[in-house]
Amino acid sequence: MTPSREVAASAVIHVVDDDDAFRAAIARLLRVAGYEVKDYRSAGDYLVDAPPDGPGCLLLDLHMPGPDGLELQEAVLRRGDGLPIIFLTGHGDVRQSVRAMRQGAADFLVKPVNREELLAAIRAALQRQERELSTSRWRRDLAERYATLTPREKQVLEGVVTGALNKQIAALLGTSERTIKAHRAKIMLKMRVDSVAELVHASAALRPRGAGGKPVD
Amino acid sequence: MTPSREVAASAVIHVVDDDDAFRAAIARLLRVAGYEVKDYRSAGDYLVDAPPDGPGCLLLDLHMPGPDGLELQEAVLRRGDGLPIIFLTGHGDVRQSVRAMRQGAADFLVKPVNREELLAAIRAALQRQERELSTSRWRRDLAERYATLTPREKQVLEGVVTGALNKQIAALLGTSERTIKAHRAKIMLKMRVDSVAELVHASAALRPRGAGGKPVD
DNA sequence: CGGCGCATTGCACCAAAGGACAATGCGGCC
DNA sequence: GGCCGCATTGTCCTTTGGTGCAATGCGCCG
Repeated sequence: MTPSREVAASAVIHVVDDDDAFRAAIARLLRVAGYEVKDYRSAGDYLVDAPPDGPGCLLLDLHMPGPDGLELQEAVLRRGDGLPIIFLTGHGDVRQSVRAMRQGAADFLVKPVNREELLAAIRAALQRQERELSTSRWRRDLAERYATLTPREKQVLEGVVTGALNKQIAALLGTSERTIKAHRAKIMLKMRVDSVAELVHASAALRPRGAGGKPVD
Repeated sequence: MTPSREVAASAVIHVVDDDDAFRAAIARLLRVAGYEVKDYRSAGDYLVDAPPDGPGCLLLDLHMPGPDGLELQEAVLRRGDGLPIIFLTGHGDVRQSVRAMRQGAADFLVKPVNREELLAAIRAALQRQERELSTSRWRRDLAERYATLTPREKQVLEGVVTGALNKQIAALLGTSERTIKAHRAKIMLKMRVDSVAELVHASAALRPRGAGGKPVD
């Protein structure tokens, strides 16, 4: 699909703030700094568009009519836009900052914000995103492929990544070894991998919390 | 080494605060809630002791003579105590809270703190630690086993988890397939796993950033 | 020097995985 | 009813992986 272009489209900063004047000022500042800027007057304005998927980040105000910044953050997380979020707000209160950070915000700044500080925060956020971008895209692809597996195939996959032998999986599912082989072949095709190792990697990446391990002992 | 005892030694809350009265009050409150408490008057008092390794968490004041809470946090991270840190401070300022959270604090509360809120934070922190504890122990074990591999075996392992065939690994290392088989057997023994799947899991857990994936396409 | 750990291999053999070709049964959908 | 996706199997054959047994060569240490 995507012809691998490394044209490094300059990062897009998505600014969501209900204060027109402030938004304009920030946009100008960021453009001067070399970023592409898209601005939105409300959470809804941002959410109606399809999730952007290039490099970039979000700059959110906390207090806004309609859904506020934190709510928008949750929505963004749910939707899975890959963008890191920087909050930029007038009356930063500790509780809110803690909540925002705990929900994965990249930073939380308080107006008035020093120009250098803002740019530094953005640079950090973009850098962080760059690290996550490729892997998150990869995960999305995997999830798509996984979704094409039939229920039975998912069961077999489960067995395979557990290290079970075909005959064991067969016994477990109450079918024959031959059947398992058939499913396995299908799985390898659908998941687009060509080794068990890759399959294990892939299915590990699919599990919710990447941290998990197997203290099975 | 460690005889697996599941005696669930009640969690220890380490309270570091320079305010004697406050410390005493908190300690009392926590003891009543069923926790074991150790209190320290300063960062130094905490750091001189060996890092505790049972279940528990840290409750830190931010403003203290000598190293302050944030500095103590850094020291604790460097030292690798496995304990989650909750900040509890009088004049919480957003910048500090953000910094604390970014450095991995479990929570950041502002005095005066609601009793329930504090206990909830502690419960959450302990729960979080519990999750991390087992996997971090598991990783440590893996690292130990990995360390026993000879350089050659590590190379072979690399190939195996990449999904390479024995013959390919052999070609890569310039030896025979038989040799690879020999190494593989040794690896499975030393790493204490009995399937390639487990091996892949294990070696993935060994890599620094657990997030990593393979956008090898 | 002799022992030890490590890397290397050969041969034979068995077990497991995978591909080829083919076929059956079931439940939905047009 | 006929087509299709999904699950199921069978047989046959090839490729890989894994083991047992045995042996060689090298560098290091006491």
